[in-house]
Amino acid sequence: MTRVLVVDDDPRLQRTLTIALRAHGNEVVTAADGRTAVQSVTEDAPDVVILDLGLPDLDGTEVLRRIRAASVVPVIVLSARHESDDKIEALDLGADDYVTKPFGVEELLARVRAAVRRGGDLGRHLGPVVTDHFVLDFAERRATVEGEDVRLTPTEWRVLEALCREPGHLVQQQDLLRAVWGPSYGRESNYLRVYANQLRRKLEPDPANPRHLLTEPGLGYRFVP
Amino acid sequence: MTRVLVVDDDPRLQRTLTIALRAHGNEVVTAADGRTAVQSVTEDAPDVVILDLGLPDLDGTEVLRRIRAASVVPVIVLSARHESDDKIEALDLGADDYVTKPFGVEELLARVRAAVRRGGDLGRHLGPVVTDHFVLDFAERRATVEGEDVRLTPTEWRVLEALCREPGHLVQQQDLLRAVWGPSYGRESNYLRVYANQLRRKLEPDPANPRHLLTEPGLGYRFVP
DNA sequence: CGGGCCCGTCAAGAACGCGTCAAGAGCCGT
DNA sequence: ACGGCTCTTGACGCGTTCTTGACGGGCCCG
Repeated sequence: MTRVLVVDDDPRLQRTLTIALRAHGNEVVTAADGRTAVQSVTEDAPDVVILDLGLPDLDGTEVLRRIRAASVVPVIVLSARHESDDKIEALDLGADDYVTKPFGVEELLARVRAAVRRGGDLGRHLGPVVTDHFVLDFAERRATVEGEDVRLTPTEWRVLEALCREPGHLVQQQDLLRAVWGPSYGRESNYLRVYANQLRRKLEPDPANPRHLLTEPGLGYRFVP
Repeated sequence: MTRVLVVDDDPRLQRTLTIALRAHGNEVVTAADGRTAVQSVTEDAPDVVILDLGLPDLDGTEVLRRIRAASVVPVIVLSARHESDDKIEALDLGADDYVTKPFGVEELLARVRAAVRRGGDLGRHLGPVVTDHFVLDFAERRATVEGEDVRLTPTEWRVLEALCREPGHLVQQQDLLRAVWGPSYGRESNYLRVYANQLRRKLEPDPANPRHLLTEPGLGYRFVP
């Protein structure tokens, strides 16, 4: 089941697209303005985004820029204009495809399929992460420490997932915050400290001397298997 | 061999579809009115239903509703009208696809294939599920707890079935809702909570401390034998 | 030695999700 | 038409999780 985010301020078009997409076995979430759209990208993790330029609150290219700042999800841009200027600009900003209105629904569906196929596995779950001390199975949401099942909260899972996507690499505080709490959380609050603490208590053999969930002072955190 | 139920009161169209479907290696059963159709869904367990709205005995949407009450089988709706109102209503009621007359037979065949593919093995019956405390026989619709027969309602069976298809695995709320209530139920309501509760009362040795039907907060449910 | 800065730790209130109950509607067979 | 059974829906309490503020300690720098 592929999840499609439809961003359009025209309720009729939104509805039409939603129905057509659902009829072809997709899951659909919608947004009517740019800010909601960006938020949905991070929170709902769609497999593909259909983005109408010309939203009420933000310039279309700005929305695209923000989506790209938050995710690499494929974006198909809709636009009323025929001029290729927009098209070029949109594609430069990272749109994956471009459809001008009016368009046939079938055409759009075909492009959605194509985009999803190309988009590959970024929305997909991580494989299990194994260390000498614990095992994390993201698909099943199962954590095992020394053979014992350990219960992790949803937010703890999201933090871990963001870290484990780049095993051994530094993840900056800002990126981590955005990945877990959404794009508007650029500024540090206690979040990371609290959850790093929590996770170390649950997973590390000696929480005071972490061996897997490491702090890079002033920068961010790093997960090493 | 996929089994297709064709519901149409026009004998000519019925005949045309039957021939076309058989020619492509399908098994075909037919119904000419709504009541027969609903009965056939439960008795013949088709892999997909082609349903013409505008039947003599029942309103089209009513037929669809009843089919949905009995099964999650994919339904492709046929309609003479072009107005999208009907279309929207049908899809909201859980139709999986919608074809307006006139249509090409090839197109319909393609949609049948697509629906079956999406539907996957949902129509197939599960083998019996046995735990130390109860036995579930899905084929016979018979549940036994400590040797005593227990009555489960149709919806309870469907919830159990969706869970038992992936024993030991997490089934997300959204997937569960869709599997039981149809494709248009993406959003959480009380459904799952109510039925999880009901099932635990009927099946679990200690409903307050479930051992088989487990909650994964914020995510979904998991059945462990 | 003193002062920031940043991180880890803790605790309390708010917000959320789940289990539970019960009332009402719809469908069925009698 | 009536009564029973399901399904649907809202309300409520409770436990868990999230959020937020406060405090202390280590480290670097002046």
